[in-house]
Order: sequence, then structure tokens, then C-alpha cells
Amino acid sequence: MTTLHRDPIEAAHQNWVEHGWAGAADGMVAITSLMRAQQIALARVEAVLKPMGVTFSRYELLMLLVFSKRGALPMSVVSSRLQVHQSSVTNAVDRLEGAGLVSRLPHPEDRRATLVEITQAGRSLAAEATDRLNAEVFGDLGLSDDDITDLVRILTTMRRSAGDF
Amino acid sequence: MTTLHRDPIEAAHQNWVEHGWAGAADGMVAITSLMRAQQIALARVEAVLKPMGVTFSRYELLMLLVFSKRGALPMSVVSSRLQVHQSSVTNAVDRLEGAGLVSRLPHPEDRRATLVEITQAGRSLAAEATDRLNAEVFGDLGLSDDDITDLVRILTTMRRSAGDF
DNA sequence: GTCCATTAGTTGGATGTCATAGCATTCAGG
DNA sequence: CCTGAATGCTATGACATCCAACTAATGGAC
Repeated sequence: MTTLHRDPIEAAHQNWVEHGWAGAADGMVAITSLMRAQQIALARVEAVLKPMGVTFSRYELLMLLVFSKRGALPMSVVSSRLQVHQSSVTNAVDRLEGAGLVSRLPHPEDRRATLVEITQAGRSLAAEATDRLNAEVFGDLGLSDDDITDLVRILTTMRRSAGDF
Repeated sequence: MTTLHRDPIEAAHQNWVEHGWAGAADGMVAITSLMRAQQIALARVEAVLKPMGVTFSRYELLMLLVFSKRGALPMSVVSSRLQVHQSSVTNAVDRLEGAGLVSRLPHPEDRRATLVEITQAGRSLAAEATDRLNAEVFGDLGLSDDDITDLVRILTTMRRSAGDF
């Protein structure tokens, strides 16, 4: 057995066990791995999107509009679908609107609400960004098909257990 | 088979396939699931830590010091172990120092460097926070032991593939 | 009909991350 | 030695997220 653990997470597991927290060590490692893997994945995605002038959160918002029937949704719907705070949507739409990728429109039936509509430029950029992400990130995660299937299944279990859907 | 898919991620998978991106759909779902699961896990952890006056990133820094032999490490070491930018460490140490949980000390051998040392108050808070996290989060992720094992294995594969360690 | 709770969105403040630039110190090469 | 490259840390700015407070509009209760 090797005593050299280069992986900081494996080292943390050892520390947890040595301090008498063996019962929670696996859960701690799972959470820590999740955080770190997300950090890495996000960095890869952002690296692809940065040259195009958008961030991942703005890309997500664009894709949500692309998949909507009319290319437009109320801010509140965007917020609930993306699972982010209302004010985060306000922020993202401000920037996307400034870049000409979406437009704000008054809701025809509810004067409180605002519709966000994707522009032609927004659709073009979203299509191009998706092609690049599919090719450079989503298509090559460094995992086998079985691992990807298992990963999604386990994370889905975890999300459902937390009441995500 | 149900046609009602409440899970936004499952809905996104359908959209990806319908737009001819079936080849990358599984990878996209994996990344999206990862992002969302991390968001949920972080929220759970922060909810436990918030009443104690610390955030997860500051907690991680404290635990790193707890596990160090002398309870003190150079800023640069903290940065590399936690895998965050130097300036993020400066920020976190500023706040921890303000709360009396760590102290900055001049490095005895290298006047460029600064040691971060955990205080007694820092150790107490870290111990208390760990007990709560172990009990309320790490010990109950809503996953079976086998799922946790598989999750960690897959995420480790992914991290290693990305050159994380 | 009128009043109040709810909903929609924005604004401002706090926190965290990264990138870049700048200052101080260390270390190596000539 | 002495100069230039590399290292350690901090300051500033750009983004994203959340929360709390505030404005505006809707809609139900009476």
C-alpha cells in the first residue's frame, strides 16, 4: 500500500478517519469530490465560452430561451427553471441585453412581468457555443459511458433526495 | 413510461436529443447534474455553517490548518492545497483574521512569505462546525454506501483525467 | 368596490472566484 | 557581487450568487 497520497481529497479522508470521524469520512469525501469536480468542469466550460463573450450562466439562460416555444419567457420562469435567485436573472439579462443577445419585452397580460426574448444574434451565438461545448467538453469527459450513466443516476438520486424535483 | 418529466435536467436531455446532439447529450447531462448537485450540497453545508459565522471556504481553510502539524501554513501552501487563487486566500484570511480565528505571522525564514496560524478560537469553532457537518450533512447524503463509493470513484477518475492530481 | 397579501422585478450590499498588476524578497547566472 | 528572473502576497476590477428592502401590479376577501 502506498503511503504517498498526492490527492488532497484522499489525504483529507485519512485525516477524518484519524480524528475519529470515520463514520462521516465517506460523506465528507463525496461532498469534497463533488465540489472539486464541479470547479474543474466549470473551468473547462468557461474556457470554451470566454472567447465568445459569454459565461456559463448566461449560456444556460440563452439555451433555455432557445428551447422555449416562442423564444421568450418571463423572468420568473427563467429563475425557477435555472434554479437561481431572481436578482441573478436580472443581472444576467442586463448583460445579455447589453450584448444584444436578448431583449426585454413587457408581458402582454401581466404588467408586473417582463418577458426575455432571445434575438437572432443570441440564437447564432447559442448554436455556435453549443457546437463548441459538445465537441470540446460534453463529448469528452474522460469517463466511460458506463461511468457517465452511473454518475448521472447517483447525482439524480441525490438531487431528488434533496427535493430538487 | 411517463411522459411528464419534472426534472429540468431530464428535459434538457430530451431537448439535446431532439436538436440532433444525441452524441453529446449524456455528457451535457452529466455536467449539468454535477453543477446542480454541487449547488445543492453547498447550500446544505452553508446552511449549517452560517449560524456559526463562517462560510464553507473559510471552514476548509480552518480544517487545513487543524490538520497541519504546527497549526500554521504559508499562504502559498494554503492556496495550492485548497486549489484556489492566491487572492482568494488573501480574502479568506482577511475575514478569518478579523473574526479572531487565525493570525498572520511573518515567515521566520522567508520575509516574502506569511504564515497563517489557527487560534484557539479557530480550533474550537472548527471542531464544533465539523461535528455539526458530520451529523447534519456528511452523514446523510441520501445515498447508499455503494452509491457514495461509486460516486467518489467516478469523480476521482474525472479529476485525475483533468490533471487534478 | 376597497384593502391587503402575494407576486414580479430591480437595486444595493455582502461574499466568493478569478485575472491582472504591482511591490517586496529571494535566488541564480555571469 | 549584481542584475534579472522567479516567487509570495496584496490591491483592484469583473462576475456570479444570495439576501433584504423597495416599487409596482395583481387578485382575493369582505
